Amino acid sequence: MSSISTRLRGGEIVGESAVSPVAAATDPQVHDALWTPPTIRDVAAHAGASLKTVSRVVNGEAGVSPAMERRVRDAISTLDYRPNLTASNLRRVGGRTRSIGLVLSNVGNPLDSGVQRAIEEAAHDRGFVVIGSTIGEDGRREREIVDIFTARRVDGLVIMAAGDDQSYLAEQRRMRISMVFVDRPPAMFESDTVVVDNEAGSARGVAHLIQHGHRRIGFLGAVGSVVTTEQRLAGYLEALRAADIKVDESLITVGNTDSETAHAAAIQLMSGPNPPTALFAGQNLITIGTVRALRELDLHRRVALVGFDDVQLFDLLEPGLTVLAQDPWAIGRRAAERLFARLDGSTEAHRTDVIPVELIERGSGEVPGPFVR
Amino acid sequence: MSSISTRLRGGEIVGESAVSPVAAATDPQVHDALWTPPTIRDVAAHAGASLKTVSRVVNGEAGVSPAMERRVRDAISTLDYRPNLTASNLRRVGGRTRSIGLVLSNVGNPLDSGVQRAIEEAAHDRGFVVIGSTIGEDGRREREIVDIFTARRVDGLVIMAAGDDQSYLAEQRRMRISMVFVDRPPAMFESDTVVVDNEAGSARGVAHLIQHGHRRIGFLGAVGSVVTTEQRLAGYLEALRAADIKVDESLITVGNTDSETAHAAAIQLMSGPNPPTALFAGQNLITIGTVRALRELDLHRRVALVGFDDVQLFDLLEPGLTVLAQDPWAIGRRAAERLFARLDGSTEAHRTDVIPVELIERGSGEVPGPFVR
DNA sequence: CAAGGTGTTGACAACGTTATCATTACCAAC
DNA sequence: GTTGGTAATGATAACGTTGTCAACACCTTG
Repeated sequence: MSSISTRLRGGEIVGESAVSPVAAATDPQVHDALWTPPTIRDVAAHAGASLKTVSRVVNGEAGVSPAMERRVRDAISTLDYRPNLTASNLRRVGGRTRSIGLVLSNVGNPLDSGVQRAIEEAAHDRGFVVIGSTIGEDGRREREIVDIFTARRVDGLVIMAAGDDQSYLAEQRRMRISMVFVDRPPAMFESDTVVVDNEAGSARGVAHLIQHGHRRIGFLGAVGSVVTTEQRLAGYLEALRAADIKVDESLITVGNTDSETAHAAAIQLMSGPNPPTALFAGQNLITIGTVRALRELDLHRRVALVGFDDVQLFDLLEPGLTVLAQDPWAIGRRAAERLFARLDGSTEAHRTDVIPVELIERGSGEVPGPFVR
Repeated sequence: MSSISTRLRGGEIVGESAVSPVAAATDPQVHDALWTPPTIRDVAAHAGASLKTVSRVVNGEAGVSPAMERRVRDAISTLDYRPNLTASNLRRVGGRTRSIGLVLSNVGNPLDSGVQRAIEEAAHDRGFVVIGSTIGEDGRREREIVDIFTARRVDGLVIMAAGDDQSYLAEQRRMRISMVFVDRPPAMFESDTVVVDNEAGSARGVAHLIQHGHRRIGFLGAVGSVVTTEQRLAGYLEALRAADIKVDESLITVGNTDSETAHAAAIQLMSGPNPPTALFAGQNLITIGTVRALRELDLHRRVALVGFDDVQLFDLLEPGLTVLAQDPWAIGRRAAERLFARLDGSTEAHRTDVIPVELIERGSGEVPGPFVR
């Protein structure tokens, strides 16, 4: 390996210093231990108006005289009144909370955080709030989180499903909770879904390797239970079939949960008697593990590599990584669009939106193979 | 530049295919347009118990006979009853919502998403929910989001501050909303804070460069209004002073908002009449832009570089990047700890926790300079 | 058998807001 | 001066839950 990697200082967390006096000393208001925020009732009393009139002003409803409106607004600002959304949501028609639940696999993954940002932005524009949670690849946790969000009466759900059966969501449907699936379609259940074209994308990437003279191509897949893994494997097989290449099962690994597992799998793959001349990695973490392995074996300039998913810095590696890039932002935006359409009452048929992936050539996928024309 | 970068297909989003019939056809329940979720009242009626008794069972309170409890639980499961947390929060003492608001600069940044995961996990363990939002470096947006979260009556706030004055939070304090600042301390306001040792860390990194024979060291800082930028600059200056090196203002750039700006700044810095032999980059995006620039100028093996923040793949670049690594997970965990201590009623003095940064040597920071011993 | 527990259960008000509908004031039209 | 219409305002009942407190049944104890 070419890079030095020494850790100089232990990772222990130290250094904790008291810095300021307690709040009470700083903020004179804090001493009144009984203080509670003003309610709409206080505002009404202060403005000499009725509850309803204040409510009208707060919600911008018509039918309040300018004079009265001014009095109410004055009272609101002198009292620092803030409407309590918890209470108003309870009363409002249908118990709408103007919140949506976001169930992601792992916010640390750029795909997930891209989706999150897009959803958050759309939500913000509509006065919605996003409550989020990361579930890993744990189906039980998925249900648990959805249950929690349901108890909080979210209006909508955006779900990157982990489990292999989403039929439990029938109940949420009954409760009129709208939902959209992202990245992976639901199983045993129908719903709006936004995915990328995994199969065609992979096929494209593998065909690219074939075109550059490779016939022995290894496949490194992520967790097998996830649909995207299956689809990407299907794309791989399809490309081989299209080129009349016999499938060699020994070149296929699935079930790599993280970059370490992928690293080990890649090393093993390359250490066989008749190793592949090119590799296809089915997900960003897998790609990273594979790159590490090829580096260690000093094969990174001789074995071709195409990966699914783009990641910051892939272009700065040497050689640059050829990838099938998804657009997380586009996925998230589209999901938000669908979700809000449903929230606005759309009753169209369920729809699956397919966001295209893009092949970006940067060098690693163009390393020539033995059958180069 | 050594990497090929061709974009093969346009980024247009296509491929939208209707796939399934409308919900009504799939789910027989959907037709009853008046359906509403069962309430505690329905459960009570079904079980022949009072509201209060059901409430007791749901909340695990004592004083319900086993027989009655079974009847209630049966009713709950046959009716698929789910307590409405919106309503129960309203009634509960102090109007606690068991939710915390998370105000981040940018979830796309690994630092932020690490913090988010740590907070989410701690919150989940306590039965809390996290509502999040990204605010960039916009102080107005910070206030807006905090206002929204306040209206929703979050119990606590975790804030990565963007503005230069957090005194407005006095009101949230009055409302007994607990808060913790992460990454950057608040201004004009005192509160619990979790930061890293920016100044000492930077000084350490710059000293490292000096130790390797450099005396002309460029500084590339992020947005100037953010405290961390100042502190990291201070650390840079301190290290120079300690080594008796005169400060050359022309080597200092601050106000780089993203990697593109940093890229331009680095190019300019290196194109002067007497360019630096080493660079210090004050944040991960800045580091990335700087690496790009050095690559273009083919100086990446001759000019030393140390960056603040570690990022996935920095170790796989050539040379590997020497960085000052923060531990986002540790920051988030500590912040959660402090926040929940406050929520549990702690009235200790405000505290600033300093999480150490770690210098990781990987090659780029060890490129020898002209004054190497 | 009265007194005093203890363990269960329920009636009712409240949380802070909005929906519904009634009331009032005012003005124009006849 | 009555009628009718409109605009402004308010009284009251919800929303679905939990807190308070009272009531009841059943023991135990003397």
